[in-house]
Amino acid sequence: MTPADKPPPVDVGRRKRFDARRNQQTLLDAAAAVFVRAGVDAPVREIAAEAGVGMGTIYRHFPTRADLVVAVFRHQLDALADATTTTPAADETPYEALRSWVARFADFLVTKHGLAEALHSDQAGFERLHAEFVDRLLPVLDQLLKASAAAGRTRADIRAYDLMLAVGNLCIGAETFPDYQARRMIDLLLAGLAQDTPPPSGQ
Amino acid sequence: MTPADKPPPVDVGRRKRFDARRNQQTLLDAAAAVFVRAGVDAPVREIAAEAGVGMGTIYRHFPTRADLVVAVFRHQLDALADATTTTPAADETPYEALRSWVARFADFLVTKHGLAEALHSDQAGFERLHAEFVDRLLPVLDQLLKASAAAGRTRADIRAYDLMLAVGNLCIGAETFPDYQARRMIDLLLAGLAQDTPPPSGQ
DNA sequence: CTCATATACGGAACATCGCTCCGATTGGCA
DNA sequence: TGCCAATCGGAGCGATGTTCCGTATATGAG
Repeated sequence: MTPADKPPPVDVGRRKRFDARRNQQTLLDAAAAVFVRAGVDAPVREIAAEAGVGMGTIYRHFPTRADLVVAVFRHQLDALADATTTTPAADETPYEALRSWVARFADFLVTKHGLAEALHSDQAGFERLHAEFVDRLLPVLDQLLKASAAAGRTRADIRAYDLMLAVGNLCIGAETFPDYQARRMIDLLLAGLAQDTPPPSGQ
Repeated sequence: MTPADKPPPVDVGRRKRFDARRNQQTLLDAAAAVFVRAGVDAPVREIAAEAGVGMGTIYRHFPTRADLVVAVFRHQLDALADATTTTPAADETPYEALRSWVARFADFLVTKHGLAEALHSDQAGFERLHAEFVDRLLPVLDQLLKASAAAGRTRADIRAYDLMLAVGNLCIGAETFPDYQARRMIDLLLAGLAQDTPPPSGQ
């Protein structure tokens, strides 16, 4: 093995002690379980207890609470980010694609207790969570939005960033206040986004 | 004085010691000042320090943080609640009245640092804040909404409660994330609320 | 197999919250 | 003036996120 064979360009975590990698996975599983039953605001101590490790172990693997949250939901984030690639535009119009993606995004946020709230919290450390979501999902939504606008189906003067935060915001309180129908309000927002004008060039 | 002369039906606070009433006002002023410069999440201790009183004094007058917040903003809440009475429908259509009230509501939330966030927080004690807002403002919004729907200008299948929480939610992050244009998204929501159908009987 | 050491672990400790409690203080009345 | 209940002040409690450091252990060399 020449030294150039494996010059760690990014230390992905392969070069760690065995128990370290095992504990990292244990922590992810424990955190996922606790998040489901106690929300993403669950105390760090509770996650540590669930995983059967000490506080120090958590903070070595995930420097801040937000990092742990991001790590737990990363694969679901990936799924949302791959959406366009997976279903570019088979049998649905760009507008329908936009709608269904937003619906999946909303489902994701509503399902995870307190995720939507945390996303917009100004609590120290949670900007990371916000940034992660924006980085991963904004390009996808932007593409969907532009496609729909290009088809003349939706307004072209709405920025993906605003829409993404708005949808995220509308999900807040969906479970705290059972009477609040977040999805209905998201539909209302999307209705406002739609244009009466049929495709300008197509007709 | 017959015992029936002043049987405190509701002790409005007139029957208190002088220093007590003075401190209550001092606290309201101090809290208002601190809220402006540090947001509604400012530590209670900081408000106590600003007012130059001890912790006990705060909690005697306002049993919980949320009560203090409510008290500070009560007169602004009153102004929003009186809106319809003040301006029933002079020179504007019911839809315009609805739009301008929502705009004032949004301005109120955006201006106060963190108020929108606090409104939807599931933190213990903040349900009071939520309840106060709903109790005071829901009737007003409901009336505006029904009037606009009756004029055929807006959809009739949207509940005032949902709309109120939605508008409140859309205000979240307006100052935490400077790029986010909350008012634009509120306009989008209201656009979705509007109906294409012109006033069926009026025109 | 033994041992040395870098690595990872555990949990006590710290700072910061909201909120409670109780002894000290003081306003208001006879 | 003097009493007493109402009020005040701030130490204290429990919870939380995060840091620190002494201890335990995985792992590669001999």
